[in-house]
Amino acid sequence: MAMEKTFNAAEAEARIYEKWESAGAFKAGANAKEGADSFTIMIPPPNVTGALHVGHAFNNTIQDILIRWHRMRGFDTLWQPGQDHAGIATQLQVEKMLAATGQLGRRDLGRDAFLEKVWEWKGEYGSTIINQLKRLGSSCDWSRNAFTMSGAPNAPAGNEGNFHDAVIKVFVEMYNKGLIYRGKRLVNWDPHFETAISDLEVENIETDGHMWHFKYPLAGGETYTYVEKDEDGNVIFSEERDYISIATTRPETMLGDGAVAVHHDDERYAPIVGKLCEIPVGPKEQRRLIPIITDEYPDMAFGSGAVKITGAHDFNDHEVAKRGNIPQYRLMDTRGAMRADGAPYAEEAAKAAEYAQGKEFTVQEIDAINLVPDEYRGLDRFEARQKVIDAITAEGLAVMTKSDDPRLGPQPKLKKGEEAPEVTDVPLVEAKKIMQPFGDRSKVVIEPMLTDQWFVETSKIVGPALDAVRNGDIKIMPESGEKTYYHWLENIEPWCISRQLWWGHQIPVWYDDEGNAYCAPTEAEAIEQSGGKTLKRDPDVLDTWFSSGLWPIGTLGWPEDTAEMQKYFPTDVLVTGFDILFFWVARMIMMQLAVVDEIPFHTVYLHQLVRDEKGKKMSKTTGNVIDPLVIIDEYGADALRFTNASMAAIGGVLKLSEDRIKGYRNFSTKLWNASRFAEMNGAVHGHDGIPAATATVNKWIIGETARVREEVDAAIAAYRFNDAASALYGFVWGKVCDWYVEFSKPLLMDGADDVKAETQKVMGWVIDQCLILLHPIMPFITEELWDTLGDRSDMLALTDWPTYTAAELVDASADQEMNWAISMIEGIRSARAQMNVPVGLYVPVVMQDADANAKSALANNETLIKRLARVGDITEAAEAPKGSITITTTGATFALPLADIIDVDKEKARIEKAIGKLAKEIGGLKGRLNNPKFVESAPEEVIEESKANLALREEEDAQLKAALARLAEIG
RNA sequence: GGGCGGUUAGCUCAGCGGUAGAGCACUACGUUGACAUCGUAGUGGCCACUGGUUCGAUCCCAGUACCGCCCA
Repeated sequence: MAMEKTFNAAEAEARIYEKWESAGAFKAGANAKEGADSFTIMIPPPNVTGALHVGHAFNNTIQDILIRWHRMRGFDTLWQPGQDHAGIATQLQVEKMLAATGQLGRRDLGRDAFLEKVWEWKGEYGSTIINQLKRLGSSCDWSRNAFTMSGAPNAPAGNEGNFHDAVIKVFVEMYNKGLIYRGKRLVNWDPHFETAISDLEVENIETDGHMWHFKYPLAGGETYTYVEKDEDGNVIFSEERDYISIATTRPETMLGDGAVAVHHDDERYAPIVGKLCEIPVGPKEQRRLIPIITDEYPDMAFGSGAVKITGAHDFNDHEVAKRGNIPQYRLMDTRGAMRADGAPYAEEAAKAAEYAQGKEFTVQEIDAINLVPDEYRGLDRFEARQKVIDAITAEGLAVMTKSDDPRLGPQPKLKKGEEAPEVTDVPLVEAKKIMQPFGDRSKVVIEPMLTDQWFVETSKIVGPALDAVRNGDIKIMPESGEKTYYHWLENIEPWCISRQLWWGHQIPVWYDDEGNAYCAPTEAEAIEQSGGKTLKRDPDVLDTWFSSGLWPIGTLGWPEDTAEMQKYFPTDVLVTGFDILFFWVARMIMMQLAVVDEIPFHTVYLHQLVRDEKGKKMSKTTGNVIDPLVIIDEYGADALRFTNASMAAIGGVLKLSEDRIKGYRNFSTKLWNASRFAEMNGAVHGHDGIPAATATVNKWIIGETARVREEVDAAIAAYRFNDAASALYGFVWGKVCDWYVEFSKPLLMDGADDVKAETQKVMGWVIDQCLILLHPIMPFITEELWDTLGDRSDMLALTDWPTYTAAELVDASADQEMNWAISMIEGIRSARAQMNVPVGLYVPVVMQDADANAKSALANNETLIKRLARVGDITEAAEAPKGSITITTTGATFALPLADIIDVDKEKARIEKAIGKLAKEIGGLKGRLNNPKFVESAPEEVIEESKANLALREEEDAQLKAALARLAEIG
């Protein structure tokens, strides 16, 4: 049956994938040679809620290229797939589903029932992304698919596994070694999800904000002289004040102020350091007094130079408060509303006053105090802010300015004829860009909050992770990634690993009534530790990244000493996005070293975010999202994969354009049609091994094939996937299709039987090599052609990768001869086109001044040249006929006698242009060779190359000048 | 403000000491025995700028300008 004109990807892909899977082609160890080294890649586990986006498509293409390449080369290959339970994202998804389907919400269901819903959801939708990865052609060993919550208590059937045990075991061990501790710390609190989140999950976004200026009156009506001086020490402003001026972007936090701080060197406030001032908010009779202290933190040039210190709600203030032993009052509840617990304000304020006057306190005692005045209790934090501002302003304690003060922001534009409003006194509220923290998932403003959390003491485990990269055990690509890695790890903060969620690994710590903690793998063991007390488990779960930090060992069966651990660990390469270098890569390195004392992989290949063709981030709001599945539907997975490979320059920006994808779909079609041509001409696989060749074209293409094989291997080995792709593109299209197929036509159609048979064999082999070498990048179309073109013992996915070399297969004289023939054909075509010689006209050719090489090259390839350059009889003469077009080659000049057709002036212009170009090159080469310093210091081969180059140019120059002289005779 | 990176053909990008490449786009021609998802030919570049190192710099070094990304 004749082949179709194009590859029907939509029809074939699912069928081919099914064939691979049912043959077990992707199982660990498939096609492994006896005693082969292992090659392992752990997939960066996509979120169980995930759907395939272009980033996954890119990332998995790279992994699949590496995996298929190694598998074909006979390594014992494992691509370990799996998914991450993604605490917040999944909990959110399921809550949304509950709301949308009118079911009871999370809180109404309770923890156990809710988790049952999550598992149900996972069972129903959790394999979406797996099926999508299959559509991309990913050759993972799906029989080993892992999940970071496998084996958790109450996990339904089908979710057995070791991961939960591994996570719990690591927690307990680290706890016992003192690497994990609990404490009240300031963390990023997400008021929407009501959980702590990590620094890395906070996006700082510049937003339009305001800075309010308020007066904090000095206690007891004290006054001082406030003086401002210029650089030379001259007094430029002086006034008597009974207050200190404070600027803040968050007035609602004033309620929790513990002090006012000024810089040690700030002379303006020196007279009042150590005195008390009053927070200008709350009931008049219980105004709190706080001390004015000094610290290094306040910036004298910023605002008034004095800052309020709210240790429980700001990271900088927190540090100042710790240094100065300033109480840190928590003002908000878990939802970001003003606290409504505790005693009436008057009582709470009285307690705070005692501490302010020096009474000893503990963090817990301070935290128990609710300093929110009764009228603000229960309000949302932003509502409370407005009320605080209004109250202070009404009391006359806002710093005032004139209404035309530029700090207030742009004035409203006046309409024509409208008069400027009268200048009045208004409160100083600066319009200011402020960096505001947002939760990357919830999109709400993150609240720094003092809460009890669990931490990993990262400073104790970071050392080996730094060393592993510094000493080269782990290589991060591109190299700039290593710099970033050092920078982060050298300044690492404790890692907050507790989350106030339900979906996740619950922390294996139980408390007795006195609050003593017992850490153990099971409740029974914890009870035993406590001596039989009744215990209550810590409700928090572990940060998802804590469990995914154990991905390399967890997926291989650890803590059991499995055969897979023995064989595939440490793994080889991690391919992942730059954005999770800290989230995941660094933590995996730290954790693996801390737990099993081995590096998890030797190479980290980092890539950028995939953007749209203009370099913009893809986002639903911008509407520039490219859905890889839509692309696969339209152009086939191979086209998308080839595009991904060709974008994959190390460290490169990834801009995905549909035009490019289309271009590589066209490339697939080109390959398809070259194969179709081969099939039509009986040039299909029929033997093993490299065919023997006698014809020059055949010898030549075999050598070219060896060259590209070496290029592709070198490129993939160096993770230069773009180079591998472009080498293959250039070879298949530029060498095989453009030249070899064309050259082969006269041999296959009109050649003698032996030449025809030889060419069929060689072409069959060459096409097979194209399929093999392209397979890691374009698995579907190559597998389909492999099946169509021959009766094979194995699928292409399990075919051995070739090892022939250019040194063995390149025939120097065939190479030279074909290059000569190609340049002659190109020369004739170019001259013909420029001189408007009709395309269909077969022109006779006269050869002059031919040397032996040129003569034999012509004689050996005359048929091909005649056909491709569309020339008739080739004769030899001492002189070119008058009025002909001149073509130069190395070792011969050719004339196309076309006196009646050609325009002499046009031919002159063409030749003069060529001479001009040559003159420039000759000038440059001569200049260099005449420079004694060049001859002295340049390497021998460069000098030789320049000389040879010069000789060639001068030969051509002479040929062209002779042609010009002949034209002058008639012109 | 700190860190990292970029600036090469109209566009998207390779190249990174020996005088510039690809794909796309563009122009002209084309029903040549696989392919119009194609063929043939062609146009197009002071390789951001200024200095330095070198026989020689798009490539190495220093600075300038502009543009990204990450962290404050």
